[in-house]
Amino acid sequence: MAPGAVGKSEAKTTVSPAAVRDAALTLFAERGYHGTALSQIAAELKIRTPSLYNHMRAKQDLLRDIVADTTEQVWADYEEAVEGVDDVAERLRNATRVYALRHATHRREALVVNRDIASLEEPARGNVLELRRRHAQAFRGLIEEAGGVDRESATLAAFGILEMCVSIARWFREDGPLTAEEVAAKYSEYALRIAGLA
Amino acid sequence: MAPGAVGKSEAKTTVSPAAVRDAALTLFAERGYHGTALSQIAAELKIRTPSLYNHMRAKQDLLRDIVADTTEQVWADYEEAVEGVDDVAERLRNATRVYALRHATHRREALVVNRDIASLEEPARGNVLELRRRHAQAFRGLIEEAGGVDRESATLAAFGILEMCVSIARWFREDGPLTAEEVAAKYSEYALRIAGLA
DNA sequence: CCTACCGATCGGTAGG
DNA sequence: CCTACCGATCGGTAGG
Repeated sequence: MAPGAVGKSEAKTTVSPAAVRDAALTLFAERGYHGTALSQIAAELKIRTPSLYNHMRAKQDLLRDIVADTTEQVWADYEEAVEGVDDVAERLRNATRVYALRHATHRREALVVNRDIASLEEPARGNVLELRRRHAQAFRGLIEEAGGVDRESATLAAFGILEMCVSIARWFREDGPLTAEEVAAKYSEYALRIAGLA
Repeated sequence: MAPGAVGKSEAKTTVSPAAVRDAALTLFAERGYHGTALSQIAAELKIRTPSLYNHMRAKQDLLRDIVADTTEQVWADYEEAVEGVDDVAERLRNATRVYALRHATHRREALVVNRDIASLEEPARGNVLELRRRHAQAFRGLIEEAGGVDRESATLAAFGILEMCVSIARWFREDGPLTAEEVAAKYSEYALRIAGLA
């Protein structure tokens, strides 16, 4: 490499794997996985489509990483939220609060997870569904244990609470009248009411 | 037409516009609009792709009809549910009940409306969003009028209630432990709790 | 209802 | 990071 021979080799690395993933996240959230072309992701980053392959392996991998990471973080949030909390109503409040909070602070991720799971190939899809099932079961367990509603209703209440939180990703705005924390506090209060504890 | 000359002309009309729409509805609900190819709809009906055009004009028209009709029916449900009901809590209960009920009895339509609205072209998209906004505003109005929560929370509660109902389309099973009517009754009870009326 | 076919675009590769 | 290019598939049309 002769010094100063080619100026081109110096102005590089404007794009990174993280930047590709972020652009994909924005577009998948807006138009869905199948509604987004790699050419659109490339255009967002101001490069040509084939150049994307310096930062990723396949379009499907982008979806898999987004969905798998998000689902794992949701479960980690849950475990941390209930850890060491004795009162079961308080565990339910905390678990709902962090779930609601994540849907306000990570709107794009939530939209993709809830919209494009069908576009995810196996085995990733199975793994994600299993982890989601575990999360929903944990909620149902909390509601049952709290004893505010009968056993049949606990499943119904769990779904209602979880999906109500998911919906936050659809309407929450950072510049809106309420902060993410305020919305999360309200919704965890709604959760207690649905579970017959308030 | 000589009698008995060609047997072919008798065994026709197995496929109709309604059949095409129904097949599209099932596949759009499963894989999304962009995730569904016309060739898959044709295969479902056991015909070739070009034959679809005897029963429709374009793929986009299938989506528009499904989404527009469903949204109009949701609004009609709402108007009928509150008509002539004096007590505002009872209006909220009825409005929630019919909304929840529709999401249990018309799962495919609900999934498509809530997932593929971004794939809908103008002006249909704008019309649908306007009607949905009117429906959400009406709910917020009921909650405000009922006076169980402060004005700020009414918007939050309205979103929570509506999206909780929408979620029914994602988990309800006809052969499950509860009927559509039972689920709708439960969820309209949750709505009153969220609105601070129970 | 079909076969034959259209231009456009898709995700991805070769080879620098 | 690019140009050039690949086979496959898309929605849709022509013409019976």
